[in-house]
Amino acid sequence: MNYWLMKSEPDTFSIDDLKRKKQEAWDGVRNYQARNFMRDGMRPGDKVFFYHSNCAVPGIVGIAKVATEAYPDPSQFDPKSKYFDPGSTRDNPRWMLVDVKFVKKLERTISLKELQADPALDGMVLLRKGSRLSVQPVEARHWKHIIGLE
DNA sequence: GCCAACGTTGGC
DNA sequence: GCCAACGTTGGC
Repeated sequence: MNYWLMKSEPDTFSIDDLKRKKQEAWDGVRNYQARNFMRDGMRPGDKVFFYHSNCAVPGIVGIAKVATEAYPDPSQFDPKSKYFDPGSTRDNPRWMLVDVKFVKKLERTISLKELQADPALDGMVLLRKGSRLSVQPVEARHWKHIIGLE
């Protein structure tokens, strides 16, 4: 089993939204590296940190799990969607996604600030300078350490 | 709202 | 293939 971290802007889709909907297709990822992690790395049952970005207190707010194998992101074919990609075809879809299932909301937000200050988390992709990846792997040792912080 | 870092596009 | 211009991400 692998561990992951997925970013979402709470104004767009928050941990509370996932809690209410229980499961959600993680659409709109338009970065090849992030796509590759979903397509090639994720398997149903993998665990995911749900991260709030671009907000007052960015940080890890919950836990989810991968619910499906990767499949084509429907929004790429929808001309009305802001994620529409005219360069992608149904025969050869460019963008893939997985469904993500709610597991729990953390008792508290484990803030980016707190993660940055923790020497045990040195090397985390999230903490690398300039890192903008919205879907990224988490090492097992980092996962276990962060779980212990809640 | 600012801006640094990064990714993509397209002319050459 | 290079690289300038542009668009996006996301912390602050």
